[in-house]
Amino acid sequence: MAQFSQEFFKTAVTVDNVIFGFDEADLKVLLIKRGAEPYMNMWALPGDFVYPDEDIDAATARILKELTGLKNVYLEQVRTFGAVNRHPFGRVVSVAYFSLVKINRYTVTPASFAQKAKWHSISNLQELAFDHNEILNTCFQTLKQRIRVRPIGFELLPPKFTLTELQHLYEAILELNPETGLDKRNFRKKILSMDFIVDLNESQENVAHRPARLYEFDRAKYEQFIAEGFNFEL
Amino acid sequence: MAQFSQEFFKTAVTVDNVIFGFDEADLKVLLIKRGAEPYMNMWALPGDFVYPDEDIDAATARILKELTGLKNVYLEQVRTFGAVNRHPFGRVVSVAYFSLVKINRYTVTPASFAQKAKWHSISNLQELAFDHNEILNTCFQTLKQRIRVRPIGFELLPPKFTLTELQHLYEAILELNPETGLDKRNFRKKILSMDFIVDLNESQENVAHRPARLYEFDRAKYEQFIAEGFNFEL
DNA sequence: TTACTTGATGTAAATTTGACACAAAGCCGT
DNA sequence: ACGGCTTTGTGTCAAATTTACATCAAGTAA
Repeated sequence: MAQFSQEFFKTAVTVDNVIFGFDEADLKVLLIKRGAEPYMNMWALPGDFVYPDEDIDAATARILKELTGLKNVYLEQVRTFGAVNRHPFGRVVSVAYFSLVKINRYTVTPASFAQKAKWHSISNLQELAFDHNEILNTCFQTLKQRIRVRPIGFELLPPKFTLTELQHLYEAILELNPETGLDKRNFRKKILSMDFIVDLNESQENVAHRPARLYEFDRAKYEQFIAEGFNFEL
Repeated sequence: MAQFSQEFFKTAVTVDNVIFGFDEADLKVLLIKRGAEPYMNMWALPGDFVYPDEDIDAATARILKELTGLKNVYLEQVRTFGAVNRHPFGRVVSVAYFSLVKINRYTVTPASFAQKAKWHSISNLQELAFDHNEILNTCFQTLKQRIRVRPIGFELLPPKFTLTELQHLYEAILELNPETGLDKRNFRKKILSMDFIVDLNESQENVAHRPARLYEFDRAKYEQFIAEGFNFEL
């Protein structure tokens, strides 16, 4: 290791958080409009410097809380972006996370560092500040992989959901055509064969068609199956 | 984002590299014995500070080159470790990578920062410096996942290999008992059904038993299948 | 009461996975 | 040159999983 020296203690570390939400068959990302230089007035991922006495994960949770008021949200570190010139004001290394939130359960409050915050559909994004398009894309790819192998879709849905909603969520994340994508009967068979999605014996109300049954994700059961060697796979 | 300020430019960034090798049915990791404080004389992952004008990936490649002389090695970023007190001398955030090398194709030269470098079997590791046990473990888990879904095992084998060697490699990484682990016939059927492992029509020589056929990994073919929508899965 | 919309459900064919055992090739020692 | 040793190489059948596919049911609205 190079000789220990203060020379190396000159980098800034930031976190950037790709916050996903799901809203009626559409996957969304929460972006902020920057209120400071550089890239003032451009859309960007919510992020901030990591404070000297703050863990990296904690910094990400802090930003999420400032912006949405939410705590205890699903949060996953994806990867670190450290190209030399990615930040015009100096050496800034950014650790990227994604998080999954229930889009309807709170109101977004632009944090101190933002003029406004808004949900953007994942499917037509404009140019973002810094290397945030690349970061966003990397996180989206990671989400695509995770969703097949971890039961994290529920983080994006209300506690009670219908199987059709769940299927639409999977189709949105996997970017499948709703027509040719997932077969309804096979999807339900598979999901229900994993015994941690429980039928609440309740139905939708006030819908102009046959009401669907409501289900919930039973985390305790899931953990138990995992402990018994079960392996989730869509 | 917090007001832009020099206050934040006080972190050091390091990379740590979990270098995997495979040697006769045993998965190994290249460790160094530290020649400087802190943790002098303890075994540790090879790593170094990232220079101010150096990309993070480049820093990892540099360390690998110093230690082994190898370039163009398989390298993958895993995740960043940034607990506040992980380094006793200040705030040091470390980006962890793993790499895969052909263990017999070069000699290890302890780099400037190390007294010596040595391959350690993955299966009985002692306590390492810093949080390197955790880093190593995380990287090993990541390798376990990747190996099932990317054809990267070949990075650890000589260019010409036998199917038995390949199977042993998988068993070592997946920590399967050689007896109960993978069925020889089924393994070969599956591997060969993916048409990018080609029979060289050559055989082992000077072995005290029936010589095995040699195969090689055809990367070009693999890339082509991928482009056609094929999906590797062990 | 009829029309409209979305929900719920089962079966049969095709494919994939998993279990399993014995002859063949080369080396070595006598 | 022959017999013994070690590891290689190979096919089939049963079981499990995956895929394709169409109709009736429940509620609202006109």
